Amino acid sequence: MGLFLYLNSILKHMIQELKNSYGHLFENELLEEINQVGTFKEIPQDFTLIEIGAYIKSMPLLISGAIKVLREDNDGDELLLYFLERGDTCAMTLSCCLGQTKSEIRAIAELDTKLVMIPIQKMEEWTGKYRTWRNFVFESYHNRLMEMLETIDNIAFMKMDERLLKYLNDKVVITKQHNLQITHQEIAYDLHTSRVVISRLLKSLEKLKKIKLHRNNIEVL
Amino acid sequence: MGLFLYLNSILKHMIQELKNSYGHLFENELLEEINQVGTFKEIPQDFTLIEIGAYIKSMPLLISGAIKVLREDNDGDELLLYFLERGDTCAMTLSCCLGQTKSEIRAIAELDTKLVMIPIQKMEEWTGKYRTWRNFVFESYHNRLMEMLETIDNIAFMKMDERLLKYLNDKVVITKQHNLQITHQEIAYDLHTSRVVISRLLKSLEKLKKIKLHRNNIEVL
DNA sequence: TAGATAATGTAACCTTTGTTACAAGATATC
DNA sequence: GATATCTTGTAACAAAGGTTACATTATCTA
Repeated sequence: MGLFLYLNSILKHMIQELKNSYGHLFENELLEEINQVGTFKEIPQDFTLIEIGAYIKSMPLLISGAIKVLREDNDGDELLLYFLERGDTCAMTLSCCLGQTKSEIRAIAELDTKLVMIPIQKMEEWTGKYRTWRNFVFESYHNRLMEMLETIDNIAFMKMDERLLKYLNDKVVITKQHNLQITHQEIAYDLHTSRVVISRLLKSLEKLKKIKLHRNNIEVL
Repeated sequence: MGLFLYLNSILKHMIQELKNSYGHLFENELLEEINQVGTFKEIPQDFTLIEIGAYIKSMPLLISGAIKVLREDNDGDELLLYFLERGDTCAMTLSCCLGQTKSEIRAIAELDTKLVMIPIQKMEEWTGKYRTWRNFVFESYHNRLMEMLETIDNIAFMKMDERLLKYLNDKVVITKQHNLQITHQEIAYDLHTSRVVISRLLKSLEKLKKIKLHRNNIEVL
């Protein structure tokens, strides 16, 4: 297959992916514009998309996969905020774009992920031009505020054992797998606690028949 | 003074207040529209503006005073999220308006407060019509996301004594007073802990010469 | 296959936070 | 002024979570 045909097939592919994920939200004209200016990217698992303090010049539209969004304090301690999935965009990124400020969060691919990057100038233009885009942006902000509220509920009102169980269940939903490939230390980072605490609580969850523990692997029952 | 002149003076008053608080953001045409459709309200301290679960039909633009925004869990336990001040609007309210959903938060006047209520239909119209309004709405979302991040930092990364001191300092800024009229129990509600814990920590802050304790009154040094 | 490395299990102990109980002072109300 | 209510102080104890230390097991690598 020649280069032209190959590139052509990628582009056809991209507009099809866009229509699958965003066709119900945007009119063809806007999808076409996204297709023109957007850059299609495939991100491997565990790749860092956005680092804290980085300046943001484009915003992602998720096609498939999942991204986890983390907060970090001055001592380098982490806390998982929420996951993004297909049809989501990163409201923090939007926020940073508009304010011309540095990123307050870190974004890491939780799974192999496909997305389209949109230059921020377009995003300004489209909020004036397309009502559907405006609604999408507002809805993204809304969803993110709700996720942040949920995160606050978790850390303010729930004990660590409940948070842990919720974390495992969320992982099952995101990865669509009941067998989670994860170490106790990784969980401890996400929940901002120590490995020993997680091991202790996992053991007690196992005794309650909620999970089964294996090396590098937790089976959620 | 006749009724006409009296009402006239209120209206003149409102457009002046609007210009003072929002003149640097909005063009005269928009200020005039706000003046036409908005309702000026004076809210006494401690009045509940929005209850959890309530449907929202208008959004507030703060002219003066302050509003505290609270989250509550299923057991009725509270947690202070953040304060709103002059020039702010409630992004949660925006969010609820657009999504046609119930309020996820409670809003209570922290001080005597003046504000203008805008019907939500207008807010939709203006996002298409006025770029300045759109930017204001985006910036509100941005600010609220940042406040939520700060709240998450507080509860995830700080110990109760640090949170308490920060709380007192924030109160000083909001009320513009170093003498806070507040009981230990009220602080405990806002920080979602018990009165005994707050009394204990306040005592230790007093020993560190950071505050002075009186009945119904805390002096921040 | 020996040794290194990573992951997990667990005990012992400490700190922080939450709970219960009660005393005492301040203020309001009758 | 007597009594009730509100607010604060404090002790004693319990529970949750964090820390240190070390053993054990699995996996990787030379």
